[in-house]
Amino acid sequence: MTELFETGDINARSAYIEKSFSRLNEMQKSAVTATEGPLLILAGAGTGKTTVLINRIAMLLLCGGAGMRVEPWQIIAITFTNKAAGELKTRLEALLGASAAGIWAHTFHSACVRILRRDADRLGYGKNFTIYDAEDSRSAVKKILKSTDTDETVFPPKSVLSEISRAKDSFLPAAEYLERAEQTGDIRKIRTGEIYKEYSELLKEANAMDFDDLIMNAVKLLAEHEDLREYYRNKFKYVLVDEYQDTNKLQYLLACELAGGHGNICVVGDDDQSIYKFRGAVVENILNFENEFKNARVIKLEQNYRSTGKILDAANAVIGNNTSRKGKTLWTKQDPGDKIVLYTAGDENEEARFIAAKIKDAAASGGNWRDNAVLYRMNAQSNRIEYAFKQSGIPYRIIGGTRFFDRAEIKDMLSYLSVLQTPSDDLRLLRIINTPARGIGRATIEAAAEIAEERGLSLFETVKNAGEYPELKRCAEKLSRFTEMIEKLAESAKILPLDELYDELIEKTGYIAALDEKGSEENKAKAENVRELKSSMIARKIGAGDDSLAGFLDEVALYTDTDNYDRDADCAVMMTIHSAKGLEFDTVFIAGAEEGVFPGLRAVGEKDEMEEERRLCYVAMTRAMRRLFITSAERRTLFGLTTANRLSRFVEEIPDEHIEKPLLLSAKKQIYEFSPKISDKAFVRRPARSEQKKEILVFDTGDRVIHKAFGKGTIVSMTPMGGDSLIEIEFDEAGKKRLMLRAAGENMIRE
DNA sequence: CGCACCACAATTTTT
DNA sequence: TTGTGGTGCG
Repeated sequence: MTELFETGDINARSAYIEKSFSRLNEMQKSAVTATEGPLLILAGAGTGKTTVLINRIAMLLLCGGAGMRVEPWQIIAITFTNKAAGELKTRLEALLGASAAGIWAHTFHSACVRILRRDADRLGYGKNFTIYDAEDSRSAVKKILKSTDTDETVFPPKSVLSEISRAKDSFLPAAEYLERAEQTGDIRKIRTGEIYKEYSELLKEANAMDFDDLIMNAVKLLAEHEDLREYYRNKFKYVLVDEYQDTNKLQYLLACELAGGHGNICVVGDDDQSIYKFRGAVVENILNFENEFKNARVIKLEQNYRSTGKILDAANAVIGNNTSRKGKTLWTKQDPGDKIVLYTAGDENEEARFIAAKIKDAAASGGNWRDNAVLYRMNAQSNRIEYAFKQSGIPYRIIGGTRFFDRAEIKDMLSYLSVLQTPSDDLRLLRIINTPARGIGRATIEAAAEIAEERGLSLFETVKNAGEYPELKRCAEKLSRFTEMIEKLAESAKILPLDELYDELIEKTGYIAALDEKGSEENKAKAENVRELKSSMIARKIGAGDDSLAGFLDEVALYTDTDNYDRDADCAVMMTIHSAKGLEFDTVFIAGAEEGVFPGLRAVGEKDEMEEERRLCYVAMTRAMRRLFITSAERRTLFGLTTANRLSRFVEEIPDEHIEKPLLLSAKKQIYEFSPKISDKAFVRRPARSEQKKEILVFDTGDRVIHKAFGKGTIVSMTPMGGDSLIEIEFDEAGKKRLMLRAAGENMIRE
């Protein structure tokens, strides 16, 4: 294909462009063909952003840029998620074949790792540095707090870490941060600065970098070393950044450094989908792009290929209430489609059952489970929905929560592997030195740590020569047995393929054996996970053709669970709105549309926060292709507290012609207050809409039920009472009980 | 040394 | 309400 460039035949080339880009709309075409200079592509949700990116790269490779041939290795495309980077790579390979392999398609973090692996020694790190994840960082801070007798309640590790993170984002190293803190005289800041300094030293000694360090050090490397800066600037003629609205200051700096030579920077993003301010994302990066880069072109993609008209109009209306935005209006050639449906339930349980019932209905008429997604603001909301799904037999998956690679047993194994590479990593060593138990107790470890501290040695070195220290004499044999094992394994690491090394590791450490010893269900699952890790290694060997320990650890360190979201599994999906960004579903449920939940309590009265919540709402709505349900509850119990929340303002912002509200809240309330004798059924739990599956949603006199605590029984009577119902149940075993339905319903199902 | 119990906190989390 | 992490006891 590259011959096309060689021939220089303009007609042939434009014929190719014509053919290959015929599926693109006009705006997409101009976004693809404007290869030179700074370009901002404002791509609304579902406007074919990835397609544009792919075609743009293909265009560069096939037709060159500015009359010059472009090589794959001259292009770098940076994304945020591994998934996005992987998708880019896969699609490019499909389009361009082997030549795609040379393109740098990376996440910010993995691109930085690649840069740092090459030259980290210039910053005083070993090239085989370890990557610390959030948990590692946390234990590092905790360790420092403990060793300096700092009260954790006064300096919570979490806030210390976010302060450190913010400092790094501002490109402020510990020494400078501390200096500035001292100037202000703010004792708290000074203390934080001291912790920051110790934290940096601890990581440096362990030859480790945290997530922020990866970016900061890459920027530092380029900023401080002209030869490297020139190397990358010359190398990368074309820099592309995806999800630009989510970049933080450091990432912006990195992009600038890389694109500083040729000035061909193309950023793609949507200011309306900026939802990571709390992680340091700076919307201004995208809002000010035209000021930062002179002669920047801006192309808006507004034609949406995902959703029906009403969904888009509703989303446009909601986001239109934000002021800090460039302004876009999504449109589609598709039909207007159905109205959005609002359902206000009595409480979160009924809300969950409504969602479950709707999904069952859809499945009954031939739909796939996987076409349904339930999105919520907080993970805490997922519980009731999960319960309802279980009750209705809906197969489901929850995205988020504990990641596979965050499980204790997996982190143990990874720590072993990491220590083989970097024995001086005290933090990781501490994790495994007595896991599984090998009789190295707390006292021994503390003594060793003290010696190490005094002599400026790593823990591993100290423990290795335990015989030399009287304090460790008693345990010396156990300790050296441990270090010998590690050293032997480290030798094996040099010669064995990764998966075989792993077998040996399991064998020598006796990890699985120790789990099997107390063969509880939990331990069986853990052992299974430990074995499962091996398949990740093999998969990597086959997939990426990489069999190196270092490569595996890198990938795993930068891995997240959303990467592993399997769209083929036929399950309904539940996740937070944040996790849903970039995904699409036929039917979407947005649960918890209440003031105080969504928008969250903290955003009420805060303009910027509220705008971010509104963007979140926009993201949620634009996930839906065909059907969108928004649900709320009149009363919601969250963290043990029951509150009555008003309907979310975002729902009120949707024009009436696009949303179906079954019954006005006030009207509903009147029914409750003035006609409590509508029936002796538990009207509290009855759905407002007649099409509900009553048998799931209400209990009635005479029903057979199973109660969590009292077992099987029959409902004898039900009396409406104060917005709830008093029910009497004759239990087979436990006798007659009087219960309030709202409470009992939680623990009770139909037999 | 391991387990059990209690206190405590709780938006969101691409890496 | 739920999960997690730290402490103290057996």
